[in-house]
Amino acid sequence: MTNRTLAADILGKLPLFRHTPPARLAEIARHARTEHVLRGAVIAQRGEKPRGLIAVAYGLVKLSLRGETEKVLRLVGPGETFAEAVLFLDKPLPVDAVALADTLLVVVKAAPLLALIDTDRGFARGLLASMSQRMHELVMDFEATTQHGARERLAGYLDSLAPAGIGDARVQLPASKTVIAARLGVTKETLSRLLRQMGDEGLIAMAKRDITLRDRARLAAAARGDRPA
Amino acid sequence: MTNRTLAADILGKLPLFRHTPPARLAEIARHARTEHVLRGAVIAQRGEKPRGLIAVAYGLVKLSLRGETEKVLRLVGPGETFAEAVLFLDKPLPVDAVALADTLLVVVKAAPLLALIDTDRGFARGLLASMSQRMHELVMDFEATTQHGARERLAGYLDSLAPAGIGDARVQLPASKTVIAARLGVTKETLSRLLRQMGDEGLIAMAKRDITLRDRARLAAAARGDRPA
DNA sequence: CGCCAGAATTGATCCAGAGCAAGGAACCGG
DNA sequence: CCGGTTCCTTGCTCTGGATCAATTCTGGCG
Repeated sequence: MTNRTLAADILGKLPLFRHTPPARLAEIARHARTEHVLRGAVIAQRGEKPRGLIAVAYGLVKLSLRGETEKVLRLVGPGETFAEAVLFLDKPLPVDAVALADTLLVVVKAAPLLALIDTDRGFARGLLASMSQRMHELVMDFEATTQHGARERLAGYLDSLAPAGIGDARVQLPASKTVIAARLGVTKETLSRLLRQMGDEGLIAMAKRDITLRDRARLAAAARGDRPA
Repeated sequence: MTNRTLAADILGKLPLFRHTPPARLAEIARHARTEHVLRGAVIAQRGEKPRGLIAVAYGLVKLSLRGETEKVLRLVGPGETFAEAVLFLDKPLPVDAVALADTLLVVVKAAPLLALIDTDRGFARGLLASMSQRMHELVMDFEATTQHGARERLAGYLDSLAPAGIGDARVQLPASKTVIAARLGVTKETLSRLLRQMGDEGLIAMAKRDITLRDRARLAAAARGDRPA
C-alpha cells in the first residue's frame, strides 16, 4: 500500500471525513503524508508555524504548555486530530506536541482543507462541530483547574475514564503518572499522595497504571468536593 | 426603525457577517430579535439550553464560571459575539452571562445560521476563523492561569489593554476591580494589593479605573516574571 | 446635604499544594 | 544477572494567594 492510499485510508476513518466522498478524500490525500515517529520524538514545538492538520493513526501524542512547570492540555489518541484551530489563524502553534509512544501521524496541508470547506458542506459542519467540542472540553478543563481542588479533579478524571455504570470498574491510565499529573495540573508528588490516600480510603485500588474504581458513588462524591467521612 | 431592520443593521456591522450579502442578512434578521437588558440582568445561565448566537450592540456582558469563587472567562463588548460554540453542540451552556451595563443584544436562532453555512462560504470561513481565535485566546488564558503568578498575569493584562507603543499609556479598566480580579483569577484583595505594589514601584499610577502605565518596559518585564529590583 | 449600598483598601492569619531531598521499584539492553 | 535509566513514592518545609475581618471611599438618590 502506498503512502498516499494509506493516508486516504486512515483519514477516511476519522469522524471528520466520515461523509466526505472517496474522490475528494483521494484529492486530500494527495496533499497529505504519513509520518512515523518514535516515542519521545518532538512532533511540533510552540512558536513554529503549523504544518497542517494532524491526525493520529495509532500511538499517543501529548499537547502541552511548557513553562517551568509543564501543563498537558490534551492527550491525542488514535482517530483524533489536532492543530485544527491554527489552520485558520496566521499564528504560531501555542503548544508543544510530543509522541508518548511510537506513533503514526497523517499530516494534511491546510490549503486543500480550506478548499474542501467550500465544496463539502458536511466537512465544514463537521469541522465546526469538532472545534466546538474541543472548545467545550477546554472550558470544562478550565473550570476544573480554577474551581476545584486537586482531589476533586483527580476523582473526576478517574470517573471519566470508565464508562458510566455501577459497580467496580477497571481503568487504565493512558500515560505515565508524571504525564497524568501534568494533565491534571498537579505535580507528580501530589498525584502520588492523592492516589495513595484514595487507596487508603477504599475508593480505588491501584496496581501500576491499572486502577480499579471500588466505589463509584463515593468517587463521584469526591469529584463534587465532598470530603472523606 | 423596526426591531428587525435594527437587528439586520447591527449584524451587518459584525466581522462575522462582513461579507454576507444584504439579502441573506435580511433573511437572518427575520429570525433574530434585539433585546435590551439592564445592568445586572442575567442574560443566560449555566445549564440552560442556548437561545442562539448572541451579539452585543452596545454595553458589556460578563461570561463566567460560577463555583464558590467566580471566574470570569470573557468580557464581551460591542461588536463581539458569544455562544457560537454551543450552537453546534447539543449541550447546555457551560457559563453564566450577566450584563455589566445597560446592554443591547441581538439574539439569532441557530437554524438559519446552520443553513447559512451551506450557502455562504464566507460565513463558514468567518465562523471557523472566529472560533479558532476564541480557542487561541482560551489557550493563552489557560497558560496565564496555570503557568504564571498573579503579578505576572496582572502585568500582562495591563500591558494588553494599551496598544503597543513606548512611553506612558493611559488605559481604563473595562469593569469594576472586583470583576477584573475574577477575570484574572485572583481575589479582589489580591488585585488591590498588587496594584498598590506596582504603584509604589512606579510601574503604574492609578486613579479609580484609570491607570497610567508609567514604564512599559518594566511592566513587560514583570509580565515575563522578573521580580522587582 | 446627608444617608446608604456597593466597591475598594488594608491588615492578620491560614492552608493546599509546590519544591526539595532521598530512597524504592520496575524495566531495559547487554 | 547486572548496571543504568526512568518512574514512582514518601517525608519535610515553604509560600502565594485565599480567607477572615474591619474600615474607608464612592456614587447615587431622596
